[in-house]
Amino acid sequence: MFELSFAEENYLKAIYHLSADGKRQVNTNAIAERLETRPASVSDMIRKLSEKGVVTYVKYQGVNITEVGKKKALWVIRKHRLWEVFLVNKLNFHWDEVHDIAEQLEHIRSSLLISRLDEFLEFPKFDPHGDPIPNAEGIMSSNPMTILSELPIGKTAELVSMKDTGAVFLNYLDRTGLKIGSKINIVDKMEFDGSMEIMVDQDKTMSISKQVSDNLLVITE
Amino acid sequence: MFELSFAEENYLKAIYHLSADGKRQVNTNAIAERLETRPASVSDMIRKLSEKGVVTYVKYQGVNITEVGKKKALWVIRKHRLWEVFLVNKLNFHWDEVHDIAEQLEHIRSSLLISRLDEFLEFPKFDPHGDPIPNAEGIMSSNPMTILSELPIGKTAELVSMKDTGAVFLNYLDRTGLKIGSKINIVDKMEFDGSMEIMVDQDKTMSISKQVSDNLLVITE
DNA sequence: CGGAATTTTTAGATTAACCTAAATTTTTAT
DNA sequence: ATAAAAATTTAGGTTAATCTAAAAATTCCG
Repeated sequence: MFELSFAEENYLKAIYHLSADGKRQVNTNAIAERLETRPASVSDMIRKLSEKGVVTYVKYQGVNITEVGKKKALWVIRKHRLWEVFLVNKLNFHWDEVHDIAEQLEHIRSSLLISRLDEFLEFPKFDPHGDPIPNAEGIMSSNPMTILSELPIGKTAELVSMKDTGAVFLNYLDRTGLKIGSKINIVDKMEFDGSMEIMVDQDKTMSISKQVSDNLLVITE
Repeated sequence: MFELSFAEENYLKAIYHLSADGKRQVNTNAIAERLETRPASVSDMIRKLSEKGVVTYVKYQGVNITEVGKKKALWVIRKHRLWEVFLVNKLNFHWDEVHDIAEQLEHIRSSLLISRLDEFLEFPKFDPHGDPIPNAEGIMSSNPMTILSELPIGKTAELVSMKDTGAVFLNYLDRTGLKIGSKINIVDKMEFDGSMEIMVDQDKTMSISKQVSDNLLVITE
């Protein structure tokens, strides 16, 4: 397997994201804008990427990412998102502080490193922004997120994001120990006020109000 | 503060290591050999580094690293060694597998990341090879390492390296939970066979034979 | 439809980091 | 001390990734 330079990886990632929005053709200007480069630079790079077989390209008609290209892009995205989980869950960064550091870490080359990191983080499926993490084969969960308060008693779910991202709410969560990746088991629900009794990470139970469970986004397995 | 490119950081690190062996002048060929580049490339880069003030340089007479250069080099070395500790202590890499990955990680730019990592690793003073980790000011422990078996009852020491690095011994250590960075308190020593009772990380006590304590290199605080 | 506007590509430069080959300086050894 | 050997620098070139300016293709719309 050939290797891409940092710059090539960044272009490919941009093209992947721009084409993930349903659209097939990705245009030069869009790539240039996203990467803060000039369209002329994009033209050059696209030619190079198409020679490497990671995109197909007809002059003046935009780019399409190939299957090989998609796989490469997803591998970089996997690394990026796993490092974000590391930064937030282990180094106590806030989810909105981690992007720039992860942009650097995503280019580190070592698949063993990534599989060890994945294991260390306990195989998270979503990053701290709630975006799904591709697995080693490039497949990512397309499970829809649901609101915790809507689930019935007995369901097990994984916390993947918060609706309210204000400091007050996040601070509350900090104190409860609830965080992205926590496994939540719904032990009981109180009819009269909508509060629920949950078990977190098969470890400790707690009671949370409806106001809280309305703001927790989860996926069920 | 100006920033150095990855290549510049690598040159500076090489020059630092080559001049750390007591010698003042570092010669071009030595740098080229260490970095696996050609002497001509080294000449180019040295000119650039001296323009930036991180080395001083008289044509045909070798390089000297400046105080600013030393500080920059030590910062890269600090990052390298902290990442090595992370890889070994947290991701279960073996100490002889981590160099290449740390060579990449050492260039990640974020001092906040490094201070958080340092804290997460509980402020290690030595890397998995037993080399001292510079602190944020570029100062590193020059405490001599001693052999655990030579210390008296009551001493507290930090495990920094092993003399025997064979698989059998390392495997034994794995099972005891002893690892680089462990804090060892000498509770008792048995005269008749030289074995000792130790408390590890103020947590669990165990008995180790003289053969074992002869192979553990520690520093006392 | 056909010109104007927009998008994209090409042409030609620049910078960083390397290289080889040749020139120059220093060191070594007889 | 001086010629040969070794070390170092210079000269000139390459590649990757960028840029600006200009040319070419496509799209939009009156």
